[in-house]
Amino acid sequence: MRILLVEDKVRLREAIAKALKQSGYAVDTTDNGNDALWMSQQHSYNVILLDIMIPGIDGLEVLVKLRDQKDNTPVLLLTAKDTIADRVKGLRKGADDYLIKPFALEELLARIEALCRRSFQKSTSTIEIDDLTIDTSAKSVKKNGELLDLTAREYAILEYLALKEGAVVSRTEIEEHIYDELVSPMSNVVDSAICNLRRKISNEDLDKELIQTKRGQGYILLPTSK
Amino acid sequence: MRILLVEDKVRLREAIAKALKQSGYAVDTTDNGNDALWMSQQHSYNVILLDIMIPGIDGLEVLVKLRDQKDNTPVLLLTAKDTIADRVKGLRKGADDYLIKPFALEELLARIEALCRRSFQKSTSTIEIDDLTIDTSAKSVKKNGELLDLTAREYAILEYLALKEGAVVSRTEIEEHIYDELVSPMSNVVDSAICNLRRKISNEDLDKELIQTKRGQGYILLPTSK
DNA sequence: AAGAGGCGTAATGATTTCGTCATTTAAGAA
DNA sequence: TTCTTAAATGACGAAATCATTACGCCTCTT
Repeated sequence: MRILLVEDKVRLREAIAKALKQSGYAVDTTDNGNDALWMSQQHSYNVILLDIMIPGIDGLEVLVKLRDQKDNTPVLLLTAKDTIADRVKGLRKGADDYLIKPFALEELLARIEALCRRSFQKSTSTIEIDDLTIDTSAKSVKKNGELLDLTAREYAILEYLALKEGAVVSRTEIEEHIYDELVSPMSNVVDSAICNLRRKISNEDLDKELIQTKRGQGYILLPTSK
Repeated sequence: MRILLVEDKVRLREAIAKALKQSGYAVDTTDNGNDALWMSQQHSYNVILLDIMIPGIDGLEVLVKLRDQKDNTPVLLLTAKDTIADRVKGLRKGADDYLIKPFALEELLARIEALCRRSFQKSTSTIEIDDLTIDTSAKSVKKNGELLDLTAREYAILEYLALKEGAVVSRTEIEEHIYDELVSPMSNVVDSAICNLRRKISNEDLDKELIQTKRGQGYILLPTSK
C-alpha cells in the first residue's frame, strides 16, 4: 500500500511518515499542494492524507482538483479546525474521511486501514485464499492455522496480490505500490521477493503454485478452486 | 497504562498523581477542560479521570465532546455532588464509572483497574501465559508459582504486552502507554527495558522466547502453544 | 547525607533484511 | 529442435535494525 502524505509541519510529517512506514506502508511526502497534485498524477496512491492548512493551494482545493480530474483515490483530511462546517465542506467535496488534529497515531492507522479495505471492496479484515488466511489488521499470515514468518516486504507483496486476487499484477505495479520514491528501477527486486515468498507459502505436496507467473505480464494469485 | 487526570485542586491532583505513579501508571495531568480535550486527542489514554467541577469547560461537557468525537476512552468521573441526578447525568452522557469525593485511594485504584481490564476485554485480574501468571491487581508476576522480582517499568511493559497477547506492539505504542509526557523520543529505552525483562522471564532450558521481536514492527507476546 | 538501585542514554557488537548480480532454468517462436 | 528472451534461484554485501553492555544521573531509603 502506498500513501501520499501532504503536511507542512516538518515534525508532524516525519512522525506520521515514520509510523506509517513502521506499519509497512510505502510513503511519499510533500509539504505543499502543488507538489501533491503533481505526485498524485505520477503514481496511483492507495490513500492520500491531506492537511487542509498548507501553503500555496490549500488542501480543499487540492481535493477539488483531484476529483475534477476523476481521481478517486481515497482522501483522508487532516485538519485543526473542528467546526462542523469544515467537516461538512470537506466531505461534500469528496473526502472519504477526516481527522481532527491532534489525533492519536493509532486512530490514523485504523482509518487508513479501513479506507484501503473499502477501496478494494473488502468488508472484513481477513482474506482467505486456499489454506492461507491473511489478517490485514495484524499483518500476519496463517497457513492451516499456523503462523508464517514473513518479512515486512514479503507480507506487503502477498497482501497486495491477495487484494487483487485473480487479476494479473505487473512487476511495475508491485514496485509502485510496495516501494516508495527511492526505489531503483533496474533490478529484479520483485522477482527475488516473489521467489522468497513462494518458498514460504508453497505446499510441498501439491506442486500447484498459488502465485502463478504470466510470462511477459506479471504475477497472479489464483486459488486452486478456480 | 496511561492515565489522564483532570482535577483543578492542586493538592488533590498531586496526591492522586503520586499514588497512580506509584502503582506504575504513566500519568498526565491538567487542571482544566480545554487542555483535557487537547491532551486526550494527543494520546490515546487507557483511562481518563475527570473532575466535574473544573474551570472553563466543565467535566460533563468534556465528556460530551469526547464522545462526539467518537473517543471511547473509559472515563471515570470524580464529583463532590452525590445527588442521584448528577450520577445519572454523567452515566447517560457516556461515563463508565464515577466516584464521590472524598474517596479512598484504594477504591480509586480498584476502579481504574477494573476499567482497564474491561477495555481489554478481560474478566479476571490474572493473566496466564505459559508458565507466567500475571496478577494485575497485585501487580506481581509469578513464574511456576515463584514470585519474580520485576521493577515497576518492567512489570508495566509485560502487563501491556500480555493484555495485547498475540498482537504486534510497536515501540512507539509502548512508549506512549508506559511513559508519560516527559519522555525523550530518540532513545532505545524500550529496547533496553525489553532486554532486561527477557532476562528475568526467560526459560534457560527452552530457547523459545516469550517476547518475540517483529523486525521493523515491534514486539509480540506469544505463548508457546501457538 | 550517603548508599543503593532504578532507569535513561549512548556506544558497540550481532542479526537480519534486502537489493544486486551472476547463473541456471524454463517458455515460446521460428 | 533450436534460438531468444524472460523468469527463477542462489550468493553476496551493504545497510538497517536489534541486543546487550556499561555508565551516569536521579530518586528513594535509611
